[in-house]
This record gives sequence, C-alpha cells and structure tokens, in this order.
Amino acid sequence: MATQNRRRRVTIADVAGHAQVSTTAVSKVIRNADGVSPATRSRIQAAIAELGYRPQAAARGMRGRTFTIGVVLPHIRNPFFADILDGLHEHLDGTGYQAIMVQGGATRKAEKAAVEALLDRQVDGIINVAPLASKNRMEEVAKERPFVVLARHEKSTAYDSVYDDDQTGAELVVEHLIELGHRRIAHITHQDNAIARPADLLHIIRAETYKRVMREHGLEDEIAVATTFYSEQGGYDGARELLKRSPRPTAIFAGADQAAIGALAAIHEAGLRVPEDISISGYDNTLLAALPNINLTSVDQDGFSMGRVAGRLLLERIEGRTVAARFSVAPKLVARRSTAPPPSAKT
Amino acid sequence: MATQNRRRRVTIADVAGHAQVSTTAVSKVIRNADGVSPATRSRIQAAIAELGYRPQAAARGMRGRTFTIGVVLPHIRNPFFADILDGLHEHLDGTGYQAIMVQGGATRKAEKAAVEALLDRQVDGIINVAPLASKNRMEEVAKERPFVVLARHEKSTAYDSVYDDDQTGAELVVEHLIELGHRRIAHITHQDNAIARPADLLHIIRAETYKRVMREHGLEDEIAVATTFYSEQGGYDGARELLKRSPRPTAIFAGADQAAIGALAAIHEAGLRVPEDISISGYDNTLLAALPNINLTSVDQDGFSMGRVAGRLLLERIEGRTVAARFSVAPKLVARRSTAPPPSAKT
DNA sequence: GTTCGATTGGGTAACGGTACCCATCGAACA
DNA sequence: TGTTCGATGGGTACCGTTACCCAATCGAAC
Repeated sequence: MATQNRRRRVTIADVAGHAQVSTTAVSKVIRNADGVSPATRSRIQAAIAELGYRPQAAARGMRGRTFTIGVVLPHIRNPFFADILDGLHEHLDGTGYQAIMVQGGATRKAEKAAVEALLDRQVDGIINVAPLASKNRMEEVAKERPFVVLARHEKSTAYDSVYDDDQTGAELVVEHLIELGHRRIAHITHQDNAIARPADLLHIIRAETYKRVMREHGLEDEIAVATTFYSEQGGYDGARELLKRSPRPTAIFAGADQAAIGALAAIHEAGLRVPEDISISGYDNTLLAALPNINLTSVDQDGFSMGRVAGRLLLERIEGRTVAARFSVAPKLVARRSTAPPPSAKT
Repeated sequence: MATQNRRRRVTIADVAGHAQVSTTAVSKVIRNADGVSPATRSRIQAAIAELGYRPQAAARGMRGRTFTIGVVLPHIRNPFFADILDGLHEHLDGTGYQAIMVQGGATRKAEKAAVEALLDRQVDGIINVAPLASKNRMEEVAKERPFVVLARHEKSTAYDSVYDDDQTGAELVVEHLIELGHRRIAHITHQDNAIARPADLLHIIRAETYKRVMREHGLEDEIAVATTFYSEQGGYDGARELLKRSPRPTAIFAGADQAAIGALAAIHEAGLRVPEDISISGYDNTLLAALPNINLTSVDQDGFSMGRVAGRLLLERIEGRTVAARFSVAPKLVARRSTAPPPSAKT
C-alpha cells in the first residue's frame, strides 16, 4: 500500500542484459571476485555506470555480506563519541563498508534491543561503545557476529576490545591533585542501573582507582564520592552535593568532562572561584575543555584512534580472524588552569 | 569464509514446524495481518517465544517492509540533534520501527552517499536533518522513498518538512539586542561548501534575517558578519575576527550555541567581560546555555517536538499518505545574563 | 438440502542477489 | 596427438520472507 508508482530499481539482471553477460558475471564484478576477464569487467563496469546500478544490501545479505557495520552508542550527547565515529569513518572510507548507528540507551534492556535490531538487519559486524551488557551476553552476541567492544576492560576470547587505560588515567588525575597539595579530593561518578554491574565498566574503574590512589596516599578518610551521572546535569547535582560537606573538598575529580562542566556551573553558582577556592578536573579532553574560559584539566584518551582501531579490528574479524585482539590507548593528563594548589590551610 | 560455525538462525519455517502450521500463518502473525484464528495466533506466538524467533529484516525487505527508518545527520557533535533523536525515539517506541542513523558529513557528496546507503539498505523511509542537498535532489529521493526533511524551509509537494521558524527566531534575537540599546551588532554564520546554496538553509535564513532587521532599524552600516562554522572553533575564530574591528561590536549574535560558546572563549581571552563589555547570544538553547557559569541568551526551538513530529509524519507517509505536510515550531527567546545594555557611550 | 459468503489456512512464486558447480576453450605439456 | 589445466563465463538452487491466490470448512440463508 505504501508504494505508489515508485519506479523500479535497476537490478543486476538489467546490468547483465545491457552488457550481454550473465548475472553471475555482474555479481563477480561488484564483489571484486575473480573469474572475469579485464575486458568483460570493464564492459560490465560501463553498464553499471550507465544504468546507475547500486546493489541492494538486503538481497546481498541473504547469501553473502551486506557491507554494513553496526555501531551501538549509548546516546549521542557525549562529544567524545563523535571523535570515535570520526576515527571509524576514516578507517572505513574506501573499504565499501557503511557504518550505521543505533542508540543503545541507558538501560540494559534497551541496549539489548538495539543490538538485536542490528543482528536482525544482517550487519556484517557490530561495534558496541561503552556497553552495559554482561560479559556473558556479549560473548553470546560475538558467537553470532563479529563483535568489537569499546571502553570495557574484560578479557574475552570471543570478541575484540579497544579501551582507554582508565586506571592509568584516573591515577594521573588523582596524583596530579595530590602533588598540588590537595587532600580533600572528591569524585563524581556515574550511576548505571545494572543489577550486577560488571566491574569493568569504565566509570567503575575510574571510581575504584580514585579510591585506591587515595588509600595509597593515606587519604582513605577523605574519600568522598557523589554518584550521579556523566552529564552536565549530573555534574551539577554531584558538585552541589559535595560542596555541602564540611569541610568542603578542595578538589573535585569528575569522571567525565561533561560532568565537570556541570560541576563548574555549581561551583560558580556557589560563589566559589576555580581554581583559587576549588580545583576541578574532568576526563575525556573534549573540545570544550580546551576553551580559554573553561580551561579544564582533563585526560586525553584519543577517541579518534580508538575508533580507527575498532574499525580495523572489526574488518579483520569479518575477513576471518578468530583469535581475539585487544588494543589500549594510553591516556595523557592535560593540566590546565582549573587545577592549582589548594587554598592555604583553611577550612 | 567469514562465518565460522555460527549457529543457524531460527527462521519462520522453524516456527511453522514447531507450531504445526504453514509459514504463511506465521508470517501473518508477525505482520499482525488477519486471516488467522485467535487460537492459532496464540499457538504461533507461543512457538515464537519458545524458539526466540526474530524476523530477519533483510528478507522482509525483499518483499515488504524492513520496519527500519533511516536518519541522516550531518554529524553528532551538536547536542541539539540529540534532542531531535530523543523525540523521534519517543514516537517510534512501540511501533515496531527501528531508527538507524548515518553520518551525512559536511559535503553534498558525502550526504548523497549517506542517503544512497540508506536507500540501498531498504529502509522504509528517511528523515534528513539539516540537509545540504538541493530541493531537486530531495524530490528525487522522495520519489523513491517516503522522505521527511528537518530544518529546511522550502515548500515541496514531494516530501514533508519540519522546521523551526528561523526568521522569527533571528528576529527575536536581533530585536532583543536593539531594544537593549545595541547598534553595533555583529553576526557569526556558518560556511557551507555548496556551490549553488539553497536559500532555505537555516544558517542562511538566520544571517539574512539578521541583515534585514538591521536594515529595518536603520543599522545597515553596522552590519558585520563573520563567516566561519557553527562549532566551538568556528565561534572562537569568528569572534576573534569581529573583535579586531574598530569600533568593535557591542553585541554578537552567534547563529548557534556551539559557536556562541567558542565566542565566549575568544571574548574571555581578549580580557573582555560578558555582558558588561559585550553581549552575546546563541541559538538552539542547548543544555550548556542554561548552566549558571555560561548563562547564555539563546533561542529555544524544541528539538524534541521536531523529532516527534518528524517520526509521525514519516510513518504516515509509509502508511500511504501522499499529500505533503509541513510543521513548524515557534521559537522562543530565552534571555539570560549574557545580554545586557551596551557599555554607555564609549568607543 | 443446496447455495453462498465469510473465515481460516496453505501453496507457491516471487524479491535481488550470491555460492557452488559445471562447460567451454585455448595453451601447455607429455 | 591426446591430455591436462587454468582462465573465463554461465546455470541454477538457494537465502527468509511476503503477496497473491486458491482450497477447505462451516454456519446462515434460501
């Protein structure tokens, strides 16, 4: 009912007729398979160009590949994901593969539905960015389709992993603050709704590392964590909560730049100055962090490379690699003006 | 070669066998078509649940629908797009349709490839957000598949449009600044690379309206436009360019919040205060604008509604509507502390 | 008791590609 | 000269689902 008189698409048979060859020959040409002479090949290519033929992915998918790779993102609000996608697109460019994205949402259930939507659409492989799913679940998916996981730390033989070394990153931040002389360092972390949370979710690693480094420096009594969200609003709420403490922290390590931005707003609203009254650090080194009026100390984790590598690993798996690969990028502390020594000996 | 021993998917035939019916009957159930008794229907549904059957979109696409709608976004860096997607997802939820997104990029060529990628993947319809394509081109696409365009103003009988009334929005900003007493009001606009730029691109409308309102108030001599990009970097560069002028503007209207954020950075770097020395306004009313330390006057354009309506219009078209629909949301000025009267009588 | 229409269910040919296998042919080799 | 072999090209059976049409059944109406 939907289709009125939309004109019929050009098919492989039309091309074959036009070039006076079989559909098999045309198929070989578009797949870049061999078994066609250069002369025939170029005749077919001419016909393809002339008729404006483009293969239909759905039909290809029923026997072979769709040349489509699926990307699951929790949402698109985090600019860090944009870096990842840019890297991915760079790698895919010229390979004939097309990336399609779906929103995974904030719950495991929604994420599962998103992954299934991709499986049902016959993608050749899936890249899952910062998934909430359990390792078991991911291994199930990996059994069905090549699978690459970003920003999770588990070791699995079933899928590939690309991640930032969040332990090192969090260490860098906390040690930076300690070196500056801070003792009352607080942390803003992310709340996920998973019942049995995999310990390898990045926000958990950042939070645990924060606690560990505090303990290692004899600061276990100063540990203070606000559990909100990695978002502007979450950072705002988290910082307000932390600022109510007495004595209040002299530094806040927000687990993500977006939360740090929100924290800056709360601090500003409270009439405090950054960094004179309180230091603040983010994580991700997004574009915003570098702006002179924000000037946020952060951790750079090269999302571009992560996206590029994820693309490479996935294509390798699609081509047949079965042994698991892992790739981690080294985080770098980018100290800016939002962190400084604490106000000298005050409450 | 790619597929090792991935286990075979459950197909409609498996379900039919398990429920002792024909594949036709199963097909009817999953399509919610009639021609099956309630008893048979529930027996089939039980079999589907037991076997964990999910229809394969590729196969469905060869005869009927894929229950997939494609969304083309220029990129995912603009948080305003996230609002649109949230609205879209809200409308799609429970309809059985799945949205997939592809990146349209910054050039017409890339955007065309993205749209074709969706057509080749047999989506049931396409939503194109802020396209660069010509009206002609879009009408071609609309001939092939239901098509809804966001954030473009042309009237077409071939596709539906959902847009913010950018004329009104830009008027609101410029008149707000004029009422405050500003005369030297500058504008930061977006550079696209199109040769023959459709006049209905939103950034062109905002820029043209700015000029018109300036003229209407006898301020044609004060018109000053920096053509960079709707991005943090673009706003930064644009503001630096504008600040070099002598006398410098007392207000800057950035065509998008992201650019306004960058402009704030440049102003801060120049040692100027907002709004005492210079007023600044954005457009889009993103989350950042509302943060107390940014506090940016902006224009709210309800992306959530736009996404919701776009989804509704597209599904209506898929269901068979052929007469074009248009929907515009009314922008609202949100005055915050980044705009104030100009510094009194100075150079 | 026959006819009729509505309801339920199934058979089957597509849809547009690809995988697999076979036929042909000329050249190289024994 | 006959055989083998690689290169080229084609025939055809699928892949999983739906559209279309037909068959069987059954109750109601005549």
